Amino acid sequence: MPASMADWRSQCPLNIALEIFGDRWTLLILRDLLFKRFSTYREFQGSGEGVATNILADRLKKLVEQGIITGARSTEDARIISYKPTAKGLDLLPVVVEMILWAARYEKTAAPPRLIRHMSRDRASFIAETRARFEPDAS
Amino acid sequence: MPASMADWRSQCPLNIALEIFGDRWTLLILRDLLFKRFSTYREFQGSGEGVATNILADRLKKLVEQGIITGARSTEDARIISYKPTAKGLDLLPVVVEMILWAARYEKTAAPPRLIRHMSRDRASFIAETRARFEPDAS
DNA sequence: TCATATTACTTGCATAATGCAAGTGAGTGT
DNA sequence: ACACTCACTTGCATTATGCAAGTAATATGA
Repeated sequence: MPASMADWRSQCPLNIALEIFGDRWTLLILRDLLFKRFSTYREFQGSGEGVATNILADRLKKLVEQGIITGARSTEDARIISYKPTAKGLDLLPVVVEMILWAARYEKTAAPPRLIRHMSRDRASFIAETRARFEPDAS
Repeated sequence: MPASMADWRSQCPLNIALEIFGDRWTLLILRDLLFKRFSTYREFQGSGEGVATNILADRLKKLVEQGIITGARSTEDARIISYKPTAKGLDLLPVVVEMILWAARYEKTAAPPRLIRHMSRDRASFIAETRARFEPDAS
């Protein structure tokens, strides 16, 4: 069936996807945003993975430009910028979930087995649950 | 529920996955292997995306080391090495499919709409169909 | 059989991306 | 006013990628 797939070249959706989040940091930032519910630069920074400050700033900027997250200055403390996922960002959950499940299956990871089992048995509801926690303000 | 998710650090499955295929080329090579059914260095090379020869050699080597593909010298023409996906490699199909669907939905791509519709409506059978074409020799 | 091709790479070097330490400027708390 | 926090920049070292050319092993044709 995928005979027409042979001539995709650089407009191939996979290539486009890789241009947007095919690097070492972008999806880790998104993981912190979606699962750990981080929302500030400082939180992402102290996440434990050890992102360089300039890289973090660059990736946040690009994610905002791509419409995957939004960044809004807090009304309570004007120093703080609060980042949130957009609908486009939340729709990356299936990608992230499949990546996590693959790694948990084939590599030694620190993933809690119960969580993996839940994710694996019912991807749709796991994603729906995660998504639900952002519903009120998902752009 | 993901409260235990907060302390994943570098053993986080997402981070592990990114260390394995979180670069600009690895998944493109896998796409050619899985969808275009390419199997030789020369085919990957002429794929149109324009991989540098040293990068291609490096990625093929790493994919073999990771057990995602195998490389076997052809019995008919000993110059040719034929690469094939392993079960671990075939299990990356869900990841690739979700990435393709996300990009096709949010970005301008050259993806044939009929194919995307098929992929999207029934991911499982699309994956099964693709997988079936490798069944006889999927390590 | 012996020059010519072909396949799968290496190698060397230029350029771009990433990593690290230190610094900046707006905003806050006291 | 002063120290402090937050979200970044900046400059420079290191690493990864990109490009052109070269090489070894095998095959092909006269």
